[in-house]
Amino acid sequence: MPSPRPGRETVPSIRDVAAAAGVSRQTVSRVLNASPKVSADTRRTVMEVIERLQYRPNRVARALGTGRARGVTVVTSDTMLYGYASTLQGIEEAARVEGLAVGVRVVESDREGDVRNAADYVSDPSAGGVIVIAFDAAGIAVLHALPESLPAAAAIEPGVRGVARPAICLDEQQASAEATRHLLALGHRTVHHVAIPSESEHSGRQAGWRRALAEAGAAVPPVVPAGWDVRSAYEAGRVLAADPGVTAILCGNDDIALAVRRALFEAGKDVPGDVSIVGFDGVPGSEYWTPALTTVEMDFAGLGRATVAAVLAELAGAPQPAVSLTPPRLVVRESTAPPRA
Amino acid sequence: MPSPRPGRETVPSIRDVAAAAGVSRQTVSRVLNASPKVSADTRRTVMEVIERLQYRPNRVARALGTGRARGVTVVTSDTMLYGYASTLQGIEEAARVEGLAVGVRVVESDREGDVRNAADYVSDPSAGGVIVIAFDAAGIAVLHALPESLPAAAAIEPGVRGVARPAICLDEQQASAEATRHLLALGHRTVHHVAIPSESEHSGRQAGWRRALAEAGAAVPPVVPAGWDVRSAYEAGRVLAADPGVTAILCGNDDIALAVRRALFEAGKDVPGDVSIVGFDGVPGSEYWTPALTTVEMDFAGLGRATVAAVLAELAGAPQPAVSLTPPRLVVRESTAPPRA
DNA sequence: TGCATGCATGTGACCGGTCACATCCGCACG
DNA sequence: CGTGCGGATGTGACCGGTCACATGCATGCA
Repeated sequence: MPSPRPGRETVPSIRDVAAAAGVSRQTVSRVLNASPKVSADTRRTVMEVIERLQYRPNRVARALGTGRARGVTVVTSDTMLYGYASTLQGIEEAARVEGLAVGVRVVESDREGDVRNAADYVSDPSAGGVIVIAFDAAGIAVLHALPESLPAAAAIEPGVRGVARPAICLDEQQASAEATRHLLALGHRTVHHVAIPSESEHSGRQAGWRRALAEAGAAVPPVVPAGWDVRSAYEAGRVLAADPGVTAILCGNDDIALAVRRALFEAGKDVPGDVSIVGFDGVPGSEYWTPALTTVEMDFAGLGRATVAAVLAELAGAPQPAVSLTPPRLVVRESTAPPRA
Repeated sequence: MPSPRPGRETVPSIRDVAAAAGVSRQTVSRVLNASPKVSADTRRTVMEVIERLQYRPNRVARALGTGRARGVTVVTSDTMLYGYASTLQGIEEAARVEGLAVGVRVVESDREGDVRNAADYVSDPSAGGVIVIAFDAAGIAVLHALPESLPAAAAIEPGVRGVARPAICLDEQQASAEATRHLLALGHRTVHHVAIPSESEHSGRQAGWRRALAEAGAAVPPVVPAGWDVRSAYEAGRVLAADPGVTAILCGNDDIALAVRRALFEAGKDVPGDVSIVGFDGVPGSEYWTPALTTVEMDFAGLGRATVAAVLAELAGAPQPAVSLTPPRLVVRESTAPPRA
């Protein structure tokens, strides 16, 4: 018995299986890949040997042979913010079901050249298919830096143009308009908006809000911009809290809603008594806030799953499958009410 | 010029670089791996060619050659809960700095046999080093199912015994005791505790709380258990909210604090007027709650970074480095106050 | 009976690195 | 001047799969 290189494991290889089953390695390979050109008898024999030897195919060797790993690598600028984390979770889940390995590469939006590095990173065959979470400028930059030939797909915000890749988004505009109409219907004269950073002037959230106001003939107040950090949202909230004309606020996401609510609280304003607020995303726990947050639930996990289907199609060279996503949906809770008489 | 297999990219390989630089592939390999046995001249020449050809080493081929990928795979039962997500973030960051690829494998705690599957998954050389986030039973089960020979490390909760791996934890006991003493010092007769699921009776959070109560001669009320879901925490909160003897609650984490605060709110109890609450973890945004949450800040990201250092040491066969972690720290905010007279 | 057809299977090369070992060279030393 | 030695470099095998193509054999049809 030949002893392996010291430090090397003695796991069975495809050749061991072939020898034990009395067939060639290629036949074992065919069985592993569910090729139809194997007789039922042979298949059974090989499977038995595989089971007996506890053989597991080596993903690295397979990737080297085929030229690309069977997996996906997610490129994102963040892993903790709810939208990103939730999309990532959906991707992981779908990938696992498909037997794909999952990799993560965070691109530092504020580090010079990291977009290039990230693109290089995923160009390696070990990355497999690429999924870019492109909810922000960094993500979109990566999308553009990707070599043409890479199998890739993206999760994007609605309204972004010029992405030469299968790109999937949630239709936020409808729900955003609905949220705005909900506030208007309660009797608010208009609705203010604290926006998340957006790559598109006509992003779904902002566009829906604008549309609903216009359709109702309500004034369209200037958008108050906020960053991804809670602090900036708090500052935005302070500005609005100081304005007695503000009675309803549509927040770009739930983190912003949290900070705005805090600013309102500090200004002595009751929610929803003095000011109504609506969030966006539906973070877990928002129903346990005090008051429970009226918000727009977003199916980021479904979005993530859809991107996996998309890269899988790219990988197979198949046409993009038609995916039906759960549309965003307004959930009315306690943070919205009619304005004070 | 030989045309590559159709569908294959024509990226330069190490042999192309070797030929262009007039050296052998092994010499190029040495340059890539920063081997000292290369003359300065040769190194420079090779580097120039690499730059000119835009050569990038193939991670798959390298992994096949060495027997293990240069990367880490994180095994976890969750990616969204703050502690898990934050640890994962720390791992990703440290790994990226070290030039390691990062993979993720979620193990479904409630799916039969998935612990086995996860262990199989990371046994593949493409997984590289393994980091198990073992804050729960699923993680610990994976830890035990891992083949002896795998380079692995774990992030665990304090107090867990019998883990035959480099395992790192945050010393929560100290901070937990401090939080309890803080409440006692405010004048509360005792402190109730809603606990997260724990693998150890003597987990840091619970042990610290017990110790501080004992040292102060205060009664030790029965622990109210909660799950990882907010709902169960809410139910726990309802029970405590109905009990007029409860004036201070130490919550196992901030999600629990959120739900308990909600239950208190529904019972008409003011925080901190009627009941003081303390959270654990320091989730982002907890300072913007109303009232701002007194909580114990945990450096999960640092914990994650430390596990990377640990696997790296395992991989290199080096002794475990001594890591100094930022200890958990009580942050007093608005949710704690003296009991009503 | 001759030969094209198709299915099941096997063979050698290859993917792109690394490993172990061999070789070459210059220099110090006896 | 022969020899030993160590640094720089090269060579062939190998990692464990897959690919393209060849082969063997039974069947169908003229």
